[in-house]
Amino acid sequence: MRADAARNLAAVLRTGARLLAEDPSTSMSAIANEAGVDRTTVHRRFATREALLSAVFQAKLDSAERVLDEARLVEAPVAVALHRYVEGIIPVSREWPVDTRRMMQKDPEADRRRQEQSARLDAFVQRAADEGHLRPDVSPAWARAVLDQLVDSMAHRFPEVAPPQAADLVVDTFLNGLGAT
Amino acid sequence: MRADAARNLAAVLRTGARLLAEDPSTSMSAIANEAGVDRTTVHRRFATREALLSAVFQAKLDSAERVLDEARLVEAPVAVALHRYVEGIIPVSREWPVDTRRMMQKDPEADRRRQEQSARLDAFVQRAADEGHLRPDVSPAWARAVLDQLVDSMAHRFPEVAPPQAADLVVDTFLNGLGAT
DNA sequence: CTTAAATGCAGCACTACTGTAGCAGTAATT
DNA sequence: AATTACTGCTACAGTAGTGCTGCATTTAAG
Repeated sequence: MRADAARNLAAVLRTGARLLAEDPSTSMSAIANEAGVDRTTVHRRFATREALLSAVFQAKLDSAERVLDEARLVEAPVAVALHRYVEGIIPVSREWPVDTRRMMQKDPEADRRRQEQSARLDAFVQRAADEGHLRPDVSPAWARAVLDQLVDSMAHRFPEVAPPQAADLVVDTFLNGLGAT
Repeated sequence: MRADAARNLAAVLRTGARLLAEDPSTSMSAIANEAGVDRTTVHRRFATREALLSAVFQAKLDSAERVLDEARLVEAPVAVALHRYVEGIIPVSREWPVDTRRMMQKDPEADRRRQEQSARLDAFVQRAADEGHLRPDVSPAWARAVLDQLVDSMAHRFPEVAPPQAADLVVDTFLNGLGAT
């Protein structure tokens, strides 16, 4: 692939993720326009709108998968893995703000990958519980949901907080809550 | 208004909220169809699609406002008000699952009301902090965001948990986190 | 410099949604 | 039972997005 083509491709994907996050019904014209290319150029690389969406999803899933791998959720100490995961996933969520859970419904392959990654996190939370890092009286499912939402909140409602500090705050809130001792 | 008309109106609003929550670009045809009325019937009461959306928003805002009033966020003890608010707002969020923050962008009046309600909650969180119920080292803005997300998670990812228990879990998680002591 | 890849532009057919209108039939209210 | 509000149905025009094509032009890469 030619260098300019690669640039345009990346621009379309990133712009697409951004606009689709704001409005999932954003038209391909709008994405093309915002990305600085012609509508037909987008159509040349992505035959259908669905194909473009799939590509955006795959890009996000690729980034997320790298984070999951590097966090070493299975081997590393729970506290370490948790922090590494959060610190890594926040920039991914910011770069690809598109809501995967909702939009991947009609893309079976992407949804399957998403579920696989989700299962890895479930397993990690289960391990954290088994090793006594979580309160025994709350379900891992709830812990998992809370972790997801804390990450999302921090990623998108506090975009100015740098990943390391963001991870500190998320992990601290996750484990200790916000009430005064 | 005739009784059957009122029934249909309510059905359209609730169905609209539900379908629009799943897919914000749901067509009026789809909403009408799912609500069991003809498309033109919806058009008779709501001239434009925007008008229908506004009506859904207003319905949700009305319910939420009632909860805010009854929680007595200003006068009641913080712990009491917090629990009452959460227990009340969860059913509202379940009945009107439409995402207000995102979809009200283009409805100035609804967005204004939403911001007013948001400000009331901000003030409450600020009071909780002032009265020493929250850790002094975290910003009220973060506490507010976390509270919102905990409520949303519980409302939609755990729809089978009854409001009282749901509120217990949300408040407990909010104040104490999920880490083992 | 030459070549081939990639793009912008104009155009066209197709589809889906919106918004409106008229009319006959149904159902709630008195 | 009579009235009137309300609904379903059909039809139509207007708009916007999609997907595709051909051609001239630009631009990266050898």
